[in-house]
Amino acid sequence: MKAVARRKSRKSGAQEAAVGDPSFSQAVIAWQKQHGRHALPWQNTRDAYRVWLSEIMLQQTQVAAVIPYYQRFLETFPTVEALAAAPSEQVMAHWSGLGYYSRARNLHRCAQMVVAEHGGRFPADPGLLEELPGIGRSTAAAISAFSYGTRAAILDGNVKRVFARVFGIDGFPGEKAVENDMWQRAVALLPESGVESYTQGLMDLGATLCTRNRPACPRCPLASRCVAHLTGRTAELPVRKPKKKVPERHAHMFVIAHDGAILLEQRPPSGIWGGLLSLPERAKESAADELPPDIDAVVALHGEAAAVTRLTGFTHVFTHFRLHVTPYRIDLRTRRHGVAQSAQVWYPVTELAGAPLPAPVKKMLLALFAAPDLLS
DNA sequence: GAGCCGTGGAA
DNA sequence: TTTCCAAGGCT
Repeated sequence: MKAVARRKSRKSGAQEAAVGDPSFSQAVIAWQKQHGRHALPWQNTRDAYRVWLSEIMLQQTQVAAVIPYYQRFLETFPTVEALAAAPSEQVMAHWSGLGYYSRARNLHRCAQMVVAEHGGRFPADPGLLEELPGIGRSTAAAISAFSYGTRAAILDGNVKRVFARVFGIDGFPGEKAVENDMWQRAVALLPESGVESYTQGLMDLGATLCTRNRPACPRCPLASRCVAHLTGRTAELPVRKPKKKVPERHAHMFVIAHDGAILLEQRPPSGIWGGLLSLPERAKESAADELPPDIDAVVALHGEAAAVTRLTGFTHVFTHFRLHVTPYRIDLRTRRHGVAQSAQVWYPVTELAGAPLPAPVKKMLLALFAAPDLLS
């Protein structure tokens, strides 16, 4: 079911055909035969069970971490029938420590489906493989190519990195449009023969030369045609995952002024601006709320307001959120004494420059009180 | 499309 | 110490 829907959308999504280039695959194949990896535990076999097992284990997992797990699995479950017949607790126990445990559950289910529905033999058709649990488009292609020599394209993290650099692809590979573009290239660049060496070569290039940092371009067979290498952009490509949007917070701040002094509050010892003095503030829900809801109560506590002025707002950027501040200036006609709480202090505006204030608050206040005659 | 899933290595 | 992310797939 899943594979049917996915194949359908795949076709309709392909607009421009990527350009094939036989010299690309030939360069990869020639390099793989001489400099690629040939002795990994799951290589030098066309046993689809072993290929499948390795491909599932290698999803989002590095080779070095997989090797001991792969060998233990094969010893305990030498065939797909043995794995299918094993109790799930035993399968999970053998997976324990590898992470992404849904892979293990899908692995077990997949083995049982291969036995029950395919006579214990993994299908050669990538489309059929993709219908099995835990096998997506790329993994299906890898299993089919390595086990049966099928001309199918993979697109894993290695290939994405190589493509992004060689073709100078500027978008984030996790983005749908960029990924579609890469899939088209992957298909178009497939060699007429020798997919096993080609597929392994792409992975080996990405894993051993075209690494995330400090790629070994001088040893790369694609360097002469690599956009990133030729333009000095290997450090920028592939485009990194965009940072998560930081939350937006909004607050009112009150500049309550009387007789050359303003009311400041000591902030809690921990948290943002911990221990500093700052303006009395109230959180608000959104930028749209322009009227401070409890302004009357704030003012009434300290005196009688003569004038209320909305000041120019500012935004301060923290590491984990952005604070949009809407400040109000409230000039008091009369000031009620003795009501300031222990954490509050009336501060002479002439001493603000030396006050322990947050930088954006100090900046605003100094600008505000640069002309003393504005004070009431 | 976004969030989620696990662990270990590297900078 | 944090941050990133590695042979992806599923919901």
